[in-house]
Formats: sequence, C-alpha cells, structure tokens
Amino acid sequence: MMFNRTFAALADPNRQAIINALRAKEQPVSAIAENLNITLATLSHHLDILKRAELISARRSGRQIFYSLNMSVFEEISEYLIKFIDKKKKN
Amino acid sequence: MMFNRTFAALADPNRQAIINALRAKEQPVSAIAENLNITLATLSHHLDILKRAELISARRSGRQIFYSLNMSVFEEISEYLIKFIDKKKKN
DNA sequence: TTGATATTTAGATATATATCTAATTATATC
DNA sequence: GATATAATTAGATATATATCTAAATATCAA
Repeated sequence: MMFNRTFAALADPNRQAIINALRAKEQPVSAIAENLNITLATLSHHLDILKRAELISARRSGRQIFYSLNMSVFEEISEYLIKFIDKKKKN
Repeated sequence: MMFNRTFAALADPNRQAIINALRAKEQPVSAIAENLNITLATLSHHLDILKRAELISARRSGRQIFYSLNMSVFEEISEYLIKFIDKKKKN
C-alpha cells in the first residue's frame, strides 16, 4: 500500500467536508468554516493534516489564506487502486 | 465522500499488510499472522475492522477461518476517485 | 501605531484506537 | 467426554486524535 497518511487524512467526516467544499474552487478558511460546526482552531488543525498529506495547498492573499485541492495525490491513489484491482482480476 | 469507514480501515500499516497478504490468495488467520509482529488477538481485531468495512470476507473450513479480499469496495472507491478527478479537470 | 480582521499555535481534555494477556468459543481427534 | 488446535472476545492500558478556549501572529487600514 503506502498511502497510510493519505487514507488517515481522508478518514474523517470534517476533512471530507473540507475536500467537498474545495471541489468547486479554492476557498479562504472563513468560507470553508461556514459549512462546518467546528471552531476555527479545529478547522486549522484539519487543514494542517490535509496539507501534510499533500491533499491540499495554501496560498496567502492579503489577510486571507486560500486553500485548494491538490489533485496529484488523488490521481496517485486512483492509479494504485486500478492496478490493484486489475492484478486481482488476472488471478 | 462517504468512504469514511473504508478509509479509516485502510489507514493502518498492519491492516495494509493484511490486505497485501490476501492479495495473492485467501489465507487462514495463522498464515496472515506470520507476516506480522502482533498477537492473534490484535490481528483478530484488525480483521474485524476490515470485515466491517467490507474490504474482506471470512469463511470457516474446519478449525480454520479463511479470509479473502472483497474487491467490490475497492472498485467503488476507484470509481468514485475517477469521477472526482474527472469533474475537477472539467473546471 | 493602534485597532480590526484572518488564521494559527499552545495547552488542556475527552474520546477513540491499537495493543497486550487471559479467558472463551468452536471444531476436530483420540 | 477429554484434549488439542484455531480463532475470537473481554478487560486493561497506553497512545493518538478531535476538540475546545485562550493567546499569539500576520496583514491591512485608519
């Protein structure tokens, strides 16, 4: 496997909600917070976990920090799973 | 998302090792245990988590219980990710 | 430079999880 | 039935994680 940290990052409903929020477009923390019932401190913690897993990236613009999805890791998991399933079918 | 429980099940190195062990063929608990440095009790606990996530299935044969990969959930995640990536590309 | 806004960091706490040893259940064999 | 083998369940514990409040940092605007 190998996607240990990635799967751990995906295994939380608040983090899944964050990912869904970022699906349409990049968002500042305040906008992401609107969909969630957690404090900004907690949100910040979840953003950190997603960032460490390289699932999202951050850029500052003025006082705001915009987060966006980083698709490459999603693509890597997807490729891995396709190969995994494919090899299995050949058994 | 939705694959909350699935991702949590995948987010542990011992469980990833179990999945790898089952990749080639179904195995009794004793055989799976050989690759791992944990007690049978702990292994049993991990098998339970993977079973609840529907990633593996069990069948008893005599005194042994054989576990095998259940590919359908892997396929569902894969499909989900492909759609996720695809929609993103169309943005 | 003072004040307001946006976010993160520090520190505390409660819950969840991984792990162990010991006991239990299920099956097979004698 | 008694004993051995295969695995699970119960109960305890230590570590990790999610969450909060309060304090700190960064940026902008007056």
